Amino acid sequence: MQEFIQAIESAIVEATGLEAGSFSLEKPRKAELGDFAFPCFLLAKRDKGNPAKIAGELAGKLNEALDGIEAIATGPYLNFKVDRGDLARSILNGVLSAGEAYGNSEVGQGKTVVIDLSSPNIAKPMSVGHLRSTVIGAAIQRLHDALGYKTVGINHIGDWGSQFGKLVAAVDRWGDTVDLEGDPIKSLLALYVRYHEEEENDPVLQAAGRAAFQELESGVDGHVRAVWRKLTQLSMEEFNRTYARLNVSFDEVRGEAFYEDYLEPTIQRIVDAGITEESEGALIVSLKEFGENVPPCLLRKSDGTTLYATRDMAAVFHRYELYHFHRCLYVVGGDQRLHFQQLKYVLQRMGLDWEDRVEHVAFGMMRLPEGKMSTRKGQVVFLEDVLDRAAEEAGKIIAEKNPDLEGAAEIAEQVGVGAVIFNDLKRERVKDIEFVWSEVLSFEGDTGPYVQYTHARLASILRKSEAGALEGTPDYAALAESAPLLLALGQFPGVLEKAADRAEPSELTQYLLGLAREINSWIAANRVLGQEPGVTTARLQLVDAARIVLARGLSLLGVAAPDSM
RNA sequence: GCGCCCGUAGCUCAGCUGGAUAGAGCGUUCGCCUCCGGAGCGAAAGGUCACAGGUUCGAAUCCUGUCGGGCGUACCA
Repeated sequence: MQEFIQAIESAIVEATGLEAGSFSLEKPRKAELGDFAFPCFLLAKRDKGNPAKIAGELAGKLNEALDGIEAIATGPYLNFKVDRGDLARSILNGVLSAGEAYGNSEVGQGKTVVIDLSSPNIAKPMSVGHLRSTVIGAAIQRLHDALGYKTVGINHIGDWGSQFGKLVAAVDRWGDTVDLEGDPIKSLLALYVRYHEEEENDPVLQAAGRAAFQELESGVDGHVRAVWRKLTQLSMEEFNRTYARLNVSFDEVRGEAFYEDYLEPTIQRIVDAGITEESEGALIVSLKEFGENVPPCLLRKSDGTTLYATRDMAAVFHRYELYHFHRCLYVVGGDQRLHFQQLKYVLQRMGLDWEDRVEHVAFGMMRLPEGKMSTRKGQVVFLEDVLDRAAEEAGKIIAEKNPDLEGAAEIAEQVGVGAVIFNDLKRERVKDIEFVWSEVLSFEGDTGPYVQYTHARLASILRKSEAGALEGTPDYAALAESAPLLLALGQFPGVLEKAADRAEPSELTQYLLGLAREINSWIAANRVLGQEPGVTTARLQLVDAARIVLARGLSLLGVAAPDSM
């Protein structure tokens, strides 16, 4: 498809003297108008003329220059229509020869992208809120992989901080009242909740919590550390089960504890940069120069321990030194905007020119109809339950519509989990999501299962076709009416680039929904099997190409594409 | 108070580096399984693009202000 765009653009450059790259072609309002559009307003401004008249004159010139592409003036627009046979040949050959690699490119060659994703907290169950970071981050990583970047997905586990002192204190006090080994996460959650209920009126408990964290940070490998290690191990075992279901893996799983040995050197480095100061007993970096009300970045509390910001500073230095990243993406909720802004401000004050490669990929909150989720208040929906219920619903539908399906249980899991993932990636990531069961469990309309179903239908047609039908001589003219679908397939590579650049997986989900809609209409109107051999071959090629793009798109999102369901 | 994010159909959302009559899904109503999968297809109804100014030949899109919602605002993460 790129070849047509280039041909048109260079013909326009030739005919008008506009600079290449100073304009770009648009998609016509309606498919009947043409395949590509060039609005003539810019030219009208430059030449102080009437845009409609200019379009008319230009059409004449371009029709002489272009071969196999017709230029049609429609009012102030100049629309281009590629010869139907050429369009089908070019796009289908492009997709079919690349196969599963269609859409991949080399634009990221030699560049490294570090992605910080998921980052659950030890000792707390994963809620549907953690789903967002995991699923968005993993999709962004796969998109960059497809574009040739070297990617490093890091799961920055929340395994450090004062709450672990509290947790150790709670385990010490009440550990034998819960079943830590049998059901670790729920037990730890219960202890965590109990600690917060009782600490307010119990200074001894408060002191025990603080002391435990101080011991943890001091590096002493004693009782506190042993308990902490146990909690971490038990939690990770549970998390890994969920990651397996979501089909997500990480290149590095590094808790904040990993940066323990880097904390002092990091603080020293920032002190050496001459930008720190003492304030109210704490070590801070003032950020007043970025705004009167920008709060300072705290590196060390008055009691000597470090903070979240200290550990993130250590992590970003470590990552830069290790990878010299081209981008470092933090897939973290929008409620932490200020934190990442401060981190970037500190880097800026240090005069580090790679500061702008650090990006906070913020996403909206997941909330319940009754309000904000809160683990402590028990106002949460656990991810495991959502996945279970979705798979169960999918299983029921399969039992009803396709009772003889082989491997039904596995496919129910793929459809159920796929629905959950797709639903999360469907809208722009900055938007808050209200968690509504009926929406998550919906498998019709703009949903993952709709796209999966479309894929399965195409796979079914291919299965039923005669051997060799795909390799016959295609009659591409028979696809004259299929231009919108062909053009949609041609857009796929561009969609991947845009989605990766913007770190916005919804670019891809929205594209796939549109493509699936286009395909379903097309199937209803064009019978594939049992036509003239040339016609069947051409349509079968289109079916195969569409199937490839849907499968590839879904896999980039982390959603399975079963051949039947 | 201050800062940031969001505001498009009854609901959930596309469209936002300005361009042709603002598009989907859900829900509602009406059609379509002697024909490759009805988790589908076709059609109808539904909009002062929060409001008010401004920039422009042209604004849902850019700028300013107002309102509404969310998040954050130094020793939690």
